[in-house]
Amino acid sequence: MLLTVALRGGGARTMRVTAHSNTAALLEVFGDLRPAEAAEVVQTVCRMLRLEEDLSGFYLRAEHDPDLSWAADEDAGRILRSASAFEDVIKTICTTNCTWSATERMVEALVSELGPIAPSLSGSAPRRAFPAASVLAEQNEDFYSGVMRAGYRGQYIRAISVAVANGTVNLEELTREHPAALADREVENLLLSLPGVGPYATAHIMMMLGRFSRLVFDSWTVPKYRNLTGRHRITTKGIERRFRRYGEYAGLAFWLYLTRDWL
DNA sequence: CGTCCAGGTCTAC
DNA sequence: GGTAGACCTGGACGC
Repeated sequence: MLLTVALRGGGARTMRVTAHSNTAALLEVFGDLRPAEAAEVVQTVCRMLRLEEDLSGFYLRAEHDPDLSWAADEDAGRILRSASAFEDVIKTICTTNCTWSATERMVEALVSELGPIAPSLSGSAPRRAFPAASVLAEQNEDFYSGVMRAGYRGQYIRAISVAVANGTVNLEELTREHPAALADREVENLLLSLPGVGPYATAHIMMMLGRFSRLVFDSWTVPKYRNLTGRHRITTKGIERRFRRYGEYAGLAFWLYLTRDWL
């Protein structure tokens, strides 16, 4: 696949990513790249593909579950995520209370209007990465309503971008592997305190942070679970009970159970 | 053309 | 603590 990632010093690079295994990939970057930038690109792609995520605890439990042993066999579960926690938070807000096509349109507007541009091979269209928080922070209401057409989400996105840009909130330190590793409950409370981020968005963002304890319940996952199991009256409490045996990996187990037919 | 609602959240009871 | 209404947008549907 083609990936375009931003560089800290400005600009961006596009690359072709070829899977070697579930934990290794080949990167062919278009355009020049200084050593420090190369390291940055590798780090970003590692995050996106979760090449270094340790899922052994999950596989240990999945082995004994006929519904999910396939995941252990295939070393599945490295759900693709964005280049940063900030990007995952903004994108998640863009999934709330709207259709998937609206989500795509809102994110596309952010990237095509504000994203840093990457040099491309001659003949191919220029590509952009997701814009930095500081860039989103300086946009006015006209951009969010008139260009992005985010509706009431605009003020949420702007407020979070300002908080991240001025250092009030540090989303990147919320990842499971970060040295300052907080407990899931602390991360949950912090995310819930963000404007526009409720229970659904919190559970989803935590999955993106490598924290799989919470199940993502929304108007797609719950009906999908009911259809797969034939248990049309089961509630979220019942679903949580079904996956409780997975402990800190309950959310991952639920998600893989729902999306097996995607593979 | 009006109503409903989609991979919800916030505010006000 | 639990729940009804409002909320931007736009596509799907019924009339």
